[in-house]
Amino acid sequence: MRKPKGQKAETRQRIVEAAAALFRQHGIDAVGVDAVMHAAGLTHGGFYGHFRSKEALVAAMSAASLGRAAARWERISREAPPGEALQRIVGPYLDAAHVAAPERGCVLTTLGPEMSRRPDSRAALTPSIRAMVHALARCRPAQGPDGGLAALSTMVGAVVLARLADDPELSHAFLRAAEQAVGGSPPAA
Amino acid sequence: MRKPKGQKAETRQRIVEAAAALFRQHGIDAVGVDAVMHAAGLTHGGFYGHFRSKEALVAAMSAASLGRAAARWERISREAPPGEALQRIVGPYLDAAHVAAPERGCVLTTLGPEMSRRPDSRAALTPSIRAMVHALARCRPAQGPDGGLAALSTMVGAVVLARLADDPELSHAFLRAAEQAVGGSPPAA
DNA sequence: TGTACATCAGTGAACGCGCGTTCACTGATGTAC
DNA sequence: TGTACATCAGTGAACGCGCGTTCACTGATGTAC
Repeated sequence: MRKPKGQKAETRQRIVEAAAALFRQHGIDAVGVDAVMHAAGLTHGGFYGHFRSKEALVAAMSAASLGRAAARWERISREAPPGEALQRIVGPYLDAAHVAAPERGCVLTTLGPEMSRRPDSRAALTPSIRAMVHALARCRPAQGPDGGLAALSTMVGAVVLARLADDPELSHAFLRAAEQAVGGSPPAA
Repeated sequence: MRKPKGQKAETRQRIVEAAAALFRQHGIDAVGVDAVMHAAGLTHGGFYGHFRSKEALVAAMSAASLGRAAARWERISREAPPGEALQRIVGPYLDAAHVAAPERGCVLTTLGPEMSRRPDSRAALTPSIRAMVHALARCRPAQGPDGGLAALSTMVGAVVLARLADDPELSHAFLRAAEQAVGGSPPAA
């Protein structure tokens, strides 16, 4: 069953992406290697040709998932004027659609505490966290250099709480209040 | 092995408290009923005399753990003047000791995402979340009725991120920035 | 260009293990007389 | 007050199951001639 030249790298990425969705939706410990491989269209035995352990997959998907978000934020913060950039970053983040779709959501909000217990994942995430803080700070020049830290905290906390709240109205209120605090509302407000 | 009259309720509480510490430290799926009962000084078979399932234990410890914190916040916010009350709530929350001791930390920061996937726990937590928001709002009268929502979001997010950051300096910076944003620093600042 | 062989990504059975839950049992305490 | 029995909180063996990981094998593709 040997596959064409660059196929292995592509397969590996398919595994990482399947894992990213399943882990975010159900939690890391609730999803087995078997389920990840099945979602990637493979059988479980082949897993260890791509990763040394399940832990290595978790670290790889952490880095990939948050790294992509961080790169997007940095690009936006560099290319757009501060006010517009802030809106383009904060708007989709503090949105009901983000809350409703954890399987595609920010890993800080879906797996933050779980990853803080896993040294490999923590190490893999920290550079992206720094990048996101930096991007936010660039969008909020009036708030000083620490403005990015507070903004990211508020955004992550609001999405965690919005998912936790059992009442759609309370959930929505967390998002609105956070948007107001961070300053990502459209200029009309 | 029948025990004296009110002992069963006391045993149940010991199980809930053992679970609260172990779940917060290692995650819910990483801790078995066996480990919880052992930590409570019992054998695993007796568990189902106290709870219908592991899920029921998770919901019970959610309600108990956050309920206690919510009651404390409400009491402080009622008894102390706003500025002092805010400091007494926010200070210990946005503290390195809280970040370093997840086994005794706020369940929103240690198990938030995990609990948002468990309907019973979500339902058990929502009233306490409302109470905490209410208490914070009372401590920050200048911020309007939504001030509690943004403050709690910032606090939860900051602790999650402080635990995630692989660098003590970055970790500390999240706490300091959040404290400044929420307004829990001593009046000197 | 055609043939023979080496490579290696992926397969699927098997491993030891710990999980959540059940259940027949134990034995100290509470109760009836 | 003393004795006999009922209660029931807690014990520990057992259950079926799915986990993470290993490994001998397969067979299509790449390579050498």
